[in-house]
Amino acid sequence: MLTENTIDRDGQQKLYVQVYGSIKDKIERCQWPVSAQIPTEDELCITYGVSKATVRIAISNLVRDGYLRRQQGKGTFVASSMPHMGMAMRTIFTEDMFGEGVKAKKEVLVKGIKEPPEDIKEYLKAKDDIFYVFLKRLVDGEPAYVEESFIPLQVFPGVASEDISRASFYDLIQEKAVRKIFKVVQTIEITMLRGDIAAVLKRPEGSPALLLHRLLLGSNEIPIAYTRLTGIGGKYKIQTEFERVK
Amino acid sequence: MLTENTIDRDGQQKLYVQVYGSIKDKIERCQWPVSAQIPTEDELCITYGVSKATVRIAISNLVRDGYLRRQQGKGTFVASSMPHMGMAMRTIFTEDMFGEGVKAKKEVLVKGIKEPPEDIKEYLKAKDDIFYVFLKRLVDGEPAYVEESFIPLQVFPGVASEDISRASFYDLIQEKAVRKIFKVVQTIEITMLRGDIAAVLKRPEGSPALLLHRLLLGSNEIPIAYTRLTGIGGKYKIQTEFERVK
DNA sequence: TAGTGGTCTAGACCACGTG
DNA sequence: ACGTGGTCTAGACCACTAG
Repeated sequence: MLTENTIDRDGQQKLYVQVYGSIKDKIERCQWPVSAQIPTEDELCITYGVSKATVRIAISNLVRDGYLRRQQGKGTFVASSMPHMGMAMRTIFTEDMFGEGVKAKKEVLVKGIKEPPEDIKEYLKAKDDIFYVFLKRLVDGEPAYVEESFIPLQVFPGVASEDISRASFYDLIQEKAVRKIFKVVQTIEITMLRGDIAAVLKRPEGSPALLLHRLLLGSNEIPIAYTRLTGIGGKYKIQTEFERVK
Repeated sequence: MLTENTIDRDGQQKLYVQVYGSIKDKIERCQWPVSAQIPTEDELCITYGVSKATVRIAISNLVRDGYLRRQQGKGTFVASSMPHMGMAMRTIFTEDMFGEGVKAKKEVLVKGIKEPPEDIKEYLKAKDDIFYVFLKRLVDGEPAYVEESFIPLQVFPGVASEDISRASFYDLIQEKAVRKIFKVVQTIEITMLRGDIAAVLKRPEGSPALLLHRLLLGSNEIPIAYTRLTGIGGKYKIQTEFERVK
């Protein structure tokens, strides 16, 4: 299909799908190079002979799929990187035990202001006080994993008076913190159990464990909080569901 | 805030945000119970005194956030389960090596029709032939992980003639298979290396490894393909990025 | 101040699911 | 045939960004 600005009105294809395809085509052929500004919405209306609402649906879908980036008052731009394995999906990351342990319980072990390790200080780019929570999660009475969270008081002044063992840290932040979460970067790897954590989990030091880092970021990539989760091998599993959103 | 159907037109709050909040409120107070049909879009227009476009933005956002479910020709319904850690985000799951190995290369070891293990047969619910691919990925010449994929010929008849080593399996399916991917369920855990895989990865049998299962589903939860990825501990990391989509 | 994307209206007609 | 959500129009005005 050639890149034409013609819209087939008698055809079966929806108008906004045709506009979507035409714009996507131009991007993929680099007719509109990366980070270039594309024509304004009003111009596109004239080009394709459709109304603004139609153009906006097409553009919204292109933004959702990672092809474009919108900036109010400035314009619409070709997004920097093509979404490789990227998908606009509703994501559910659950931390679930093997075998669906029912009597799961969180138990806070340490809580308060603490000077964090250097690497975490780096991640959080925070100069002021950082709140620290260290908790373990029990399943059927057996320790299953430990969770360490670091959150600058600046972004969540009231954190000290929250019941952390009940809600998930994510929900708590989303509901009560100053900043909202816009991005999550999560890394999973295998490590050897650190001595102090091994003791809490009642496992020999150095036995293999699942280590999950999670950095929560606000708009403009500003760090909000950091969570580190260590689960013992064999018993612990992380399940993530991605569901396409319309 | 009480559940009222009043919209503040002089206020700062956008109309569709107010409508969003009011509906969300009704759902959370179980005034509209789970799986109940909510008023039609036209009715909501009258209730709130706004236009259809405004109501549709509010409802679209509620669908995106997992509160509602739309069915053309039937109506709009309260979604069955509240999204706990669910977010409508653009998701990028990358399989990245520790240290960003540049000279990464995929190498296909086995390829063809194969009778799959019972558990995978179960997942795929497929009665006919299943295509099997077994490949290893090298980073800087060293084996880093192996990947086993199972895909029924029914959903991807042309799979045998594709260059699997180049593209990702996900992209290939999305582009050329009969069915499109609508949902991904992914599980990560620690296991001991199986003998045959240990040999390929040049590691002792039984050493700890990262095991990632990934089930790709189409619309109506129909299984499309199954991928299993085994990476060695210490060297291998899985990074996932979640970015909120507007 | 000019130009952009963002919101909103008051309609119209279409496509789909059910009786 | 009817009611539902889905698409589409041709405007208007607002909010943000930049010169």
